[in-house]
Amino acid sequence: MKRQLIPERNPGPRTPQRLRWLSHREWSAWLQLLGTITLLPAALDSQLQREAGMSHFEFAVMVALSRQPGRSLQLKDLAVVANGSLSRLSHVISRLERQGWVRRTRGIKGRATNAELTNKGYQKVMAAGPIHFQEVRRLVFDVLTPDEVTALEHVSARLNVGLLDGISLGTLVRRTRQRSTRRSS
Amino acid sequence: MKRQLIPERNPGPRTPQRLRWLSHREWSAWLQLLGTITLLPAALDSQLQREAGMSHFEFAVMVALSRQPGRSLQLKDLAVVANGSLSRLSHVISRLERQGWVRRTRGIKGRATNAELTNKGYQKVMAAGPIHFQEVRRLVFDVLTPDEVTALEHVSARLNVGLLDGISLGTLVRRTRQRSTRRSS
DNA sequence: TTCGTGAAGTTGAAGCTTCAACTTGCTAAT
DNA sequence: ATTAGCAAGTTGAAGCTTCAACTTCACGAA
Repeated sequence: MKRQLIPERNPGPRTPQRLRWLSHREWSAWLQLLGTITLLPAALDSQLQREAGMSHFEFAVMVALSRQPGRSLQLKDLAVVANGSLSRLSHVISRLERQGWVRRTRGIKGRATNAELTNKGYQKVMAAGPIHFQEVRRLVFDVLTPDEVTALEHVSARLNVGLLDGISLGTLVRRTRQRSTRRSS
Repeated sequence: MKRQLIPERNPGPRTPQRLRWLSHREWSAWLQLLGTITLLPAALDSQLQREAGMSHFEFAVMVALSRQPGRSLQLKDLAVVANGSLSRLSHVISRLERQGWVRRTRGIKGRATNAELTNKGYQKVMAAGPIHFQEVRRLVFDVLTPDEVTALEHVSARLNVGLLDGISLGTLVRRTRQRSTRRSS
């Protein structure tokens, strides 16, 4: 996780020695991937916001809870399942509590808090689910052949390994980095 | 391009008549994809923020400009290239202007405004590029075989078609929907 | 010409996420 | 038993995005 080697190289089209931009093939793949990871979340969010009045992250959190025995899960674990930071989750749970969809309960172990889906929340997810997943199908599964779905799952899974270990439990759950300077030039 | 054969399987409780959740296969693919579209953007953003003091979107905008003849492009078009709404872009350009990385110039046609990358901005992108793309390689291209990269590009491209036409130029550039109610229960 | 309409941008407010600091409650050494 | 250190959460501030309203400008019809 160290990266101090920031070569003194310049712009131009010429490729530096050690660090380069992307090759032609990589670049075009990158553009497509970028499109997907930008547009898809936006589409999901906006659809859920319109149809169900909640963000996709909120929805994901509630779905995760709904599938849990007791419809409840400790925040720490919920954060991992939902791919979000603990802080983000805490804020979101507060909002969901305000809506009466989720309730916080004290866990037995240590400082543990768990979130529990209320009945109202359960009904909400169950109502939103089909509508949302119809959209998911329209945007993703209807567009791909079964083979492509398989390929997608495979590739995503591989990417996730790296994404999770380079970051997970370090960034997802605890994110104390050196200060990001936000300076110009 | 049709796929209505969605196995009669249901996760949750009873499944309604017409609208369903996802099948088993779809569900697992969906979880993976969700992981990727959530974690990857987060990783990119946080890396660029730390190393270069800018968001990934800002970076993408500047890269897009840097590849344009005259290093300038009309906002409307820039929005499409960067996969963002015009409003978002406008705000971002303002920030970039504040940093002295971009300059707004009046276009000839109509109400057109274009963004032009300054020298300072150009240097900034050129310095950040290699660092950033090294990370991209680490997270994406090093993890995949050439075949997987090809598959990824292919699948992303297909998804993007639907994402763009269901939304593009309607949502990206102009986003006037019916009011989102944000109501509970 | 004048009016109407639509495309391109801008803007302020509201909402969500990130960041960093702070609180609590374990638990393992001393 | 004390205490240092860590894991789990919470919180307020700052930053970014979305939303909707508003401003301009161009163009075509009356």
